[in-house]
Amino acid sequence: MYYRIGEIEKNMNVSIDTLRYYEKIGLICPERDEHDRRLYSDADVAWLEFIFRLKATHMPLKEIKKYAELRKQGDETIAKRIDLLEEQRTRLTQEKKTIDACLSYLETKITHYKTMI
Amino acid sequence: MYYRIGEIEKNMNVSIDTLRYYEKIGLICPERDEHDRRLYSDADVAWLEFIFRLKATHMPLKEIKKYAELRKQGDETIAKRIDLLEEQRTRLTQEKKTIDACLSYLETKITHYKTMI
DNA sequence: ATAATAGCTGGAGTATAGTCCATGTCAAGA
DNA sequence: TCTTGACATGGACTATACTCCAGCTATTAT
Repeated sequence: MYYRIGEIEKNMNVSIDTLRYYEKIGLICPERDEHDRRLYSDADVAWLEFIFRLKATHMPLKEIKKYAELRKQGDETIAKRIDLLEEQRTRLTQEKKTIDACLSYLETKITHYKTMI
Repeated sequence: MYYRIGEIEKNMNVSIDTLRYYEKIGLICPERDEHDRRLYSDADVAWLEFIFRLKATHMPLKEIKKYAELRKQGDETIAKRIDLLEEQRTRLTQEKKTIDACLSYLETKITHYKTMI
């Protein structure tokens, strides 16, 4: 199945401008129909979902792009992609620790403030 | 104790430019000595530590500034500050869930790629 | 006395990630 | 046929968070 940019916008909650921007920086390259309109495949949709997941965890587009470049080069880059994914896993594990540290700091502060009122 | 901007830079691993920028946007207002040089108090240092903790969890400076404004207004704003801190606690709890979702997505992808090589 | 060091200000410049706009094409319905 | 809607492009603009620079003052070391 193929989807036009307006459908992607509606179904994936992302603006047309953002989709075109991602294409401009080389994150995604949808096909085109005979009138040059973008056609996003199911694979493109899956890739977009992945991008949004990475973005939701604050991965910069530059990093995501590294992964995109490897995808474009085909199956010989699978090992490198695993490396990137494992790095990201490490970062996220670290990020959880940072959040936990902040949470316990917040607890302390909230408790302290509550004694003041 | 008071610290000059260069000491803060070294000890808190933050650039002088960033410290001046934070002052410009009203996040922190250190005292000045007779030559107009910034003097950061222990309270300022504690506040900077708090800022960095919030920043480490991706809170935008605008949000941090809301809290800064309440601090400036004194003890009548404690209840409001508790509200902000509790909101942030909620966000961070949510963020951990997002990270966990991304982590399990990464696991799946890594496992899948490993079957391919 | 001079030079290096540390600080000041105002303002310009940068990177990231979009967002908006003018203008134009194409297809389908009234 | 004409208008509406969906899409296209190129380029300007925006917000966030710094970062850098020119030009100045004050303190400290030699």
